[in-house]
Amino acid sequence: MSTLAEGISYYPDHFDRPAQEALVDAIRDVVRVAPLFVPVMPRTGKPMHVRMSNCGQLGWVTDKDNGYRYQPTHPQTGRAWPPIPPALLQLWDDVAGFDAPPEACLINFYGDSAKMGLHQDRDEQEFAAPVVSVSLGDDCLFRIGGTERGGPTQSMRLRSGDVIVLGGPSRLRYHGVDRIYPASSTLLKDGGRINLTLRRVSNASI
DNA sequence: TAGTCCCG
DNA sequence: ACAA
Repeated sequence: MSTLAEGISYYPDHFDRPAQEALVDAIRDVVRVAPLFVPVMPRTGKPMHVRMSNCGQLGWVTDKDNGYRYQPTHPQTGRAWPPIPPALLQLWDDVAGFDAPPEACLINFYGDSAKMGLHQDRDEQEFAAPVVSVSLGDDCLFRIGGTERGGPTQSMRLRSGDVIVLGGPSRLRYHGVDRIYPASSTLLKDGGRINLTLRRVSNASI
């Protein structure tokens, strides 16, 4: 583990290849029940570049009318999200430093040309809990800034199996994905990148 | 403002 | 910077 800044822990290659393959298998099982959908932005209705699903008691969703939110069911099927795979609950125990378990695991799939603009993860009630992020598949250029728009940013290449934790004073830092490096990994047969984001949504105490 | 466009 |  290396500390990139106060509250940012970076675990390069935390998951070895067999563990990555097992995670992909687990996510495939999730997506069979909770199919990937294209999220759209509030008000404008503009589609995001990623395709998305969730597992856990709550999932992050967005649409034109109701905006960003967490809800217990898939927006298209109405079914409950599948449970978070045990390996990811174990990861949280290993790196989060937070007693209560994660409630949401957002699954973002990036195609070759997908990007994600700088944003804050701020739709949770519990900012004391960190955000834990897992990269699988193709490399990406990840960018992280400060807690306000327009500040200086830093870029780094994230690789398959990497884990990054944003907590403490870095919990609300802006971050995004500027580009995918197509065919940089052989993990996913059809290419692309999967990002898994574990979050605590509700307040852990009382 | 989790996107897109345009400029230096 | 945008425009809801």
